Amino acid sequence: MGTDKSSELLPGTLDLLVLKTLARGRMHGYGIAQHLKNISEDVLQVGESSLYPALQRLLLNGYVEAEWGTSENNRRARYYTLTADGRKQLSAERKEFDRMVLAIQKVLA
Amino acid sequence: MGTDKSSELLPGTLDLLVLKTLARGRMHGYGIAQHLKNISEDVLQVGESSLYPALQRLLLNGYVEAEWGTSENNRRARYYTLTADGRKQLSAERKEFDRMVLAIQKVLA
DNA sequence: ATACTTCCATCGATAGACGATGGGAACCGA
DNA sequence: TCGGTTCCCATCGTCTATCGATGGAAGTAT
Repeated sequence: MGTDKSSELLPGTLDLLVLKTLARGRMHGYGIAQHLKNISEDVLQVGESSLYPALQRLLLNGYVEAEWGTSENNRRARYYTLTADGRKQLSAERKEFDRMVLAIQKVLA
Repeated sequence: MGTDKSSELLPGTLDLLVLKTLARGRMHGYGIAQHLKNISEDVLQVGESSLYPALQRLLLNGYVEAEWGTSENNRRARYYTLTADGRKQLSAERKEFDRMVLAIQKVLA
């Protein structure tokens, strides 16, 4: 029973979510996951094994930068910051997402 | 260069789109692709190499049934029909999709 | 005849999400 | 002071899905 696989994320939207979160300011990985969970009222549950690869992707593409620091709780943490390219990418991905959702909703209507 | 990869589909939504399309009535694969393209005004471009595997999945899960017939254009065509289980699945996937989109939009807001 | 459209289908590559796992440092209660 | 919990990092292996390339057959129009 329980063929329910309902993933905790819409595939293909993770980068967008992370970029948007970082647009609010510099943040560490754990914080990003918390923020997404909180603001979505527990709907968006980003596992760490999804999040860190995503951050690596974004780093590689130059959409974010990283530096080590200390968290509010006095822990060693890696802080990520959105770059100029990241901002452009965010805008593009958002536009594309809206386009897709709109199209899908036409089908579902 | 064009690093633009913008796929023609939101990953994870294809089954939903196909199920919804079939809810309108029995249809063959090619017709499903056409319908999605038309109704979405060319935004949703389902390649055949995405569509047919999807239909196989749906068949295997018992969400659709298939039978051979002849198309409006007098061609050999395989017609797909939504089953009762398919209807339930459509409802569930739709609900889940709405839930996700709503959550994402809270993040993007 | 031949070119185009309709309709089927598979294969291999690629990418992305996820469960499991591992580690280390700080804090907290008993 | 010691054990548990929270915080924060990260990787590996698996699985699933999308997609480009490819191939075929049958009808239709020129």
